[in-house]
Amino acid sequence: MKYDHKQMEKKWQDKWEETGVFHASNTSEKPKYYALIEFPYPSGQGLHVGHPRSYTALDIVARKRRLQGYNVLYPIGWDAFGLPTENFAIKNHVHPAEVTKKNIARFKQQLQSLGISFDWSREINTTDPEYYKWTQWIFLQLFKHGLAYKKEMAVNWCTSCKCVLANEEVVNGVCERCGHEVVRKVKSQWMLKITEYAQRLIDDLDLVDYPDRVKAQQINWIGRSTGAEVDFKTTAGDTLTVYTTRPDTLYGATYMVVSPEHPLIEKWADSLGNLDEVRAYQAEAAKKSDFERTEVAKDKTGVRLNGVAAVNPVNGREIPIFISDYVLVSYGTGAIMAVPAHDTRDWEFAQKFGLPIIEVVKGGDVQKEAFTDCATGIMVNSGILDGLSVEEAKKKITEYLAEKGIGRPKVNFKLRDWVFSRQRYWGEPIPIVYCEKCGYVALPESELPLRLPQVKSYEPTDNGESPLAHMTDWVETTCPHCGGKARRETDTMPQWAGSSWYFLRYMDPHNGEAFAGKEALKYWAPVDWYNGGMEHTTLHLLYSRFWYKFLYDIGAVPTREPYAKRTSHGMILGENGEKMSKSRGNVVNPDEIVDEYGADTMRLYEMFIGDFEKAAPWSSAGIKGCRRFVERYWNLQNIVSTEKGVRKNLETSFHKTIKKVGEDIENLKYNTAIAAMMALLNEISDSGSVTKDELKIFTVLLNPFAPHVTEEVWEAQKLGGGLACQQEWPAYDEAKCKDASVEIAVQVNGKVRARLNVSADIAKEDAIAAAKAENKIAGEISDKKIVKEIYVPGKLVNIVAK
RNA sequence: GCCGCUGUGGUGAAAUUGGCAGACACAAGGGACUUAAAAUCCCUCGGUAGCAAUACCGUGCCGGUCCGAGUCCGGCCAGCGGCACCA
Repeated sequence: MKYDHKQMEKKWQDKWEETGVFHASNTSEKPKYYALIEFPYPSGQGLHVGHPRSYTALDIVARKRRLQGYNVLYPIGWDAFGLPTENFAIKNHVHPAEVTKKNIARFKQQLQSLGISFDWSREINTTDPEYYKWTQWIFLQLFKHGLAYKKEMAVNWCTSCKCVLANEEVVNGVCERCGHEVVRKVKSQWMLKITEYAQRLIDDLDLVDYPDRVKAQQINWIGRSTGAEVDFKTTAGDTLTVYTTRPDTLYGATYMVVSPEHPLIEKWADSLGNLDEVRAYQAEAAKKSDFERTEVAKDKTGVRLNGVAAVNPVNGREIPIFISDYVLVSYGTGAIMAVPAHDTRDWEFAQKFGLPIIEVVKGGDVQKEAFTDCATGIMVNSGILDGLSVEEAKKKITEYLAEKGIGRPKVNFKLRDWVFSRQRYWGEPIPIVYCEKCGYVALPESELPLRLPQVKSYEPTDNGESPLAHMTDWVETTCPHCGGKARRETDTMPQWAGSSWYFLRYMDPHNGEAFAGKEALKYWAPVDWYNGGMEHTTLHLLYSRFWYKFLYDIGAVPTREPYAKRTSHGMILGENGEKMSKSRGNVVNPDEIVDEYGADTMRLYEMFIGDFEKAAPWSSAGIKGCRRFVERYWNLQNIVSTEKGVRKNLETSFHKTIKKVGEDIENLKYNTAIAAMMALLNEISDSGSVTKDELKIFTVLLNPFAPHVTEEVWEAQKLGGGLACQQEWPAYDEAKCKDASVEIAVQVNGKVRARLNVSADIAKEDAIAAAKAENKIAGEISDKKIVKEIYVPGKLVNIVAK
């Protein structure tokens, strides 16, 4: 019998689908288990070898859970709205829906050829009106609860996509997707109030099992800081409020800075002696993109506002006010008190403009550089704060300001509200109309889904309007509230909308009454294990936690967090160690690998390639080792003996391997799980034969990793009833995981000098005695005095001698 | 600058609480089988010296703790990822 992957893999894939063994049940006595991978964007390039790394890993978990008696939900779908499809459609004059359909068909065929145990009966597609009906429904709930609002504001505009981007989508000043320049543009946009959930998005990380690096990155992104707001009176007779994390340094404030966009500047305009200069600076700042602003970050610029000054509330000193673009309008109050002695940026600015630097925390040389250490300094030149530590001073001044009514404790976040409008065609229409009389009005839920109309051109427009704006028939409608003339919103939702709740739809994918039934939600939520890419940490993962928390608040979902456990896979790199890409010419096509080596080999190799959480380069040589392993397993069939049970000399190895493989799967250590199975297989092969019972255990153990070949062997060798994937995960006996005798190392002064075979439960005294009896050891210690003797059970003896 | 991570053979990598560094593979070299090649099987495979037994060195660098450090502590260096004028 020769191993022929082509014939057998297709056969079992068909069989699984036919029998529906991987279909989850919503009414089961078994405990539930919900395993989830990030559903793919069906791109025109087809599946990438990176996709199966994640899918196989959780497939192994899903298959193991089924063997352990769980009712497993392991679903799949398509995150199909988005720009690449739309751009392809424009270029080739086809409808995006057609492109999507074709791409999905290809992806589906590719995924099925890998033997992933997805429940295809629950397949979903975010561009299906029956799906996006509920995306729109959730948006309406957000709107009704005041969490979706329209706002005129400066937004990130991608010059190539001709579309607005969320802050999370701008990377180093360029568009995350296309790499083109992002500029500021003032537009009226739909926004989602994710900031309202900032604190809970941090706090509730305590409830979930995520890698620390994921938690850290989210916390970092949300950027919580604590400090105080302080009111400064101005000579113009109004109040300038600033935010600071260092209220303790208030006595050291020698000037103020407001951002070029600060509203008070308009109020002061008439009294400014150098208004022209100020106007010129504002215009300059407005022209710059964020990227340009940060590019010249080192060199501080600014203009003093002549004719207005602020008064330091604690010492009554009059101090000048500047405008500078190093102060951002979008953070805090858009204004700061500058303490050059204790803030690096203020120090640089003060140097450049020749402003006084007053030391208020002792510990550094503030004429040389800003002293920013909060841990060691002692307050000086600070009136009521003198002699206190920074921490004590913070507390005291905050209380003082509150008493006088000129300041208050304040928490700020870097997180901005989510810019939710996109001026493109291929997205969910926003179900809102604008009525002159009633303002923005929600579409009645009965009118959902609001379908995307057929348009002649999907071309994005240069004036920043969505292609939908040209669809006069569609745009002009009546107000659901007053019945008068109204216009539909023509922007669409971002790509992240559909993926923010898709895992809920899997629980009850065909429900026509709700996004998912209450019973289904109660049974399946939360997702037990969610694996995905690090690149989604501050995008999809954060967005979907936000939506889920909102749904929890309105009683629509039963738990506080959507994902109980999150893990992240490393990237598969090209053979040359670089990121795989068409332009680098190092892309590996999974179809070719499956064709040449088979899905089982491909799966094993992707799991064996290295640490699951780290990036790993593809190796076309390395995959051969996994193919050999599959063949060596296959060839066990040639040496099946009539003996019963597990042979005595292999018993320990079997128990150890069962234990190790089981534990390694739970800990994402697929590489060592496979190594352990390889070692056991080598041991069996070396013995010259295999018993049916041994083959049976090995087959079930290997089944989650290599599902096709194990089914074939299960059937051919008649190892039992049913399919291999329906058996019971093998059990091990802790007591039988230990070898009867072990080789221990004998050290003298920490250096290995001999090895010794001893019984595993040998007593300390006996082990040491045996060690000393060794010729080599005896010679070495004969003329020395023994200081200490150490015995580590099963490991080593160390004799310390002088 | 801040946060997080990583550094081990020719290569991918292993190594419970500190306890025999390099498991499992790949590549390479040698051998068997073959008319030959492929495939398969067997042997060698961190470095230096040696015919060998063996000895010494070896987990980015320097130092420390300890009977014993890849692992713990302190200080560096290099690389990766995220954030970045966030007051």
